[in-house]
Amino acid sequence: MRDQDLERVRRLPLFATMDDAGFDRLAPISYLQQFPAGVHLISEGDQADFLHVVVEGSVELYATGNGRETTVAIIQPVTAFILAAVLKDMVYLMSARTLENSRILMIPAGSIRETMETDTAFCQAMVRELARGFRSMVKTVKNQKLRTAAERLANYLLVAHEQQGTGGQVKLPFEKRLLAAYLGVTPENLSRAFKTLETSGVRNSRTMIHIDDLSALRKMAQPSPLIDTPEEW
Amino acid sequence: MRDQDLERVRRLPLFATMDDAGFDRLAPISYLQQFPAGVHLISEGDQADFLHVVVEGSVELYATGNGRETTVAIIQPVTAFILAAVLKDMVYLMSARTLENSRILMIPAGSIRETMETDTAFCQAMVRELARGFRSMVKTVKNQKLRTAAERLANYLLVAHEQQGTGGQVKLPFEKRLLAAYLGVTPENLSRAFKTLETSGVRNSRTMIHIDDLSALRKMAQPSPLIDTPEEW
DNA sequence: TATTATAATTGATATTTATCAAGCTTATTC
DNA sequence: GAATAAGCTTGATAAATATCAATTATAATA
Repeated sequence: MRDQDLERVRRLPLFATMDDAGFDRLAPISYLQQFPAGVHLISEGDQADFLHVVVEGSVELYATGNGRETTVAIIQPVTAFILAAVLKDMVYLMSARTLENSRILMIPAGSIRETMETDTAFCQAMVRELARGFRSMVKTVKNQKLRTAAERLANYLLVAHEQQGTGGQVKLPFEKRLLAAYLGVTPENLSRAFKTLETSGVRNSRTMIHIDDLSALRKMAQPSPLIDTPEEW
Repeated sequence: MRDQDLERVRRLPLFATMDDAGFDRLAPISYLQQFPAGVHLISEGDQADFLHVVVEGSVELYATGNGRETTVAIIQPVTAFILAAVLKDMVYLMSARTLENSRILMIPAGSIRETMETDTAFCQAMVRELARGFRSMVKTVKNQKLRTAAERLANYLLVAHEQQGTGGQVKLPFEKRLLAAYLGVTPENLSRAFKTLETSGVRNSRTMIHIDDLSALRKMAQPSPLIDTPEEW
C-alpha cells in the first residue's frame, strides 16, 4: 500500500482518532486494489467479509428485486461504505460496483470488529459514522415518499449547484441513466422531468446543466434542510 | 420511576450491558411519563434534547414536506428511537406522536453522550443499535423503490402473519389509514390494493385480515429476506 | 338505543410514472 | 473519418397512484 493512500485513509474522520498501534495493525492486512469501471465489488446477500473504503474513483451502491434495480447511493472519495453489515457480521443488503477507474481499500471485517472492541475512540467514530448513515437514509426515504420525480430532480440540481459553486452551471459527475436510477425513475422519465424544469429556468445538454433562474427553481423545488442538506461528519 | 419499568428498560439490549454505576446515574435524571393517544412528542427540526424510549404503548415517527405527510416507522415497546440525532447533537429529522396510551422514558441527551464516552460496552451497544437502524432504513428504501403498493402490502401481511403465528389470520395493530401512510399510499389506494390481493386469497374486514391461500400470496409478494425480514439486535 | 362522528370503500377523473418503440445525438472503435 | 455502439429524447400507450366526491360501515357518544 502506498504511503500517500495510507495517509489519505488515516485522515478520514472514521480512522483519524484511532490509536497508532491499532491503525498500524490494520494497514498491513488490508488490500488496496485498483479496479476499472463496471467491476462488481459486492453482491447483496453475501456475507460482509471486508470494510470497503473508496480511496479514489467512485462506487455505486444498488439493489435489485421484483425484476427491478435501483441505485441507493453513490460513494465518492474518501469514504467507507456499508459499515453496518461489517459491524453486525451480517450479509450485505446492497450490491456495489465501480463507476469509473477506482482504488478501493479492503479491510478484513473481523479486524475492524476487534479494533472497535478495544479502541474507544474508534468505537465513537463508528457511532458517528453510523448515525450519519442512518440520517442520510431517513432523508432518502423522505425524498422518495414526499416528492414527485421532478421535485427530486430540482432539489438534486440545487444541492449540486451549491456544492460546485459554478454560478448557474452544474456538471453531472456521471451518466443521466445513473441519476435516473438514483432518483427512482426510468431514464425516459428523467428526460421528461428535465423537460418539466424548463419552465423553471433549467436547460441541459447531456451532463451539462444550466440554471438560468435560481429563484424559480427554488420555488419549484421547495428545498428543506431536513431532506436535502448532505449529512456531514 | 417504577422499579418495574426500570427493569424493563434495563433489560433492553441497548442498556443491558451498561455498567451499573452508569445506569444508576441515568435513572434518577430521566423522566417517565404517561401520554394519551395523539400526543405530539417530537417535532422534526427541533434540537434533540432527549433520548426517548417507548416503555408501553406505541409511537409513530412521521415526516412532512411539500404539503404531504408520511409515516416512516412505528415504534413498539420496549424500544428507543432516533438515537442518531441525540448522539450527533443535531435536530430531529422526524416527528413523533403517540398512537395510543403510552409510557415514554426520556433520558437527557447530554447524559447519553457522556455515558457513551466512558462506557465501552454502552458504546458498542450503541453501534449495534445504529447499525440495526441503518439496515432497517435501507430495507425501507428498497421496499419503496423496487415494489408497487400492492407488493408492499402483500409482503407486510406475510411478515405480520409470520409474527402473529395465527394460522391464516392477521390483526392489524392500528387503523388502516396509518398502514397506508407507512406503505406510502393514500387510504383510497390501500383499499384498492387490498382489493387487488383478493385474487391472491386475501379477505379483510376493517383491521381483521384473512389469508386463505398463503402460497398464492407468497407468489404475488415475492418476499426477500433482504427487504422483509425485520432487523434484529 | 339512537345519533353523530370517523374510518373505509367505491366511483370517476386527473396526474404521475412505466413500458415499448423509434429516432436522434454523442461517444467509441476501427 | 467512417462505422458502430451506447446514451438520450420523444411519441404513444398502459399502468400505477393521487385527488375529489359520495356512499357505506363501524365506532363513539349521548
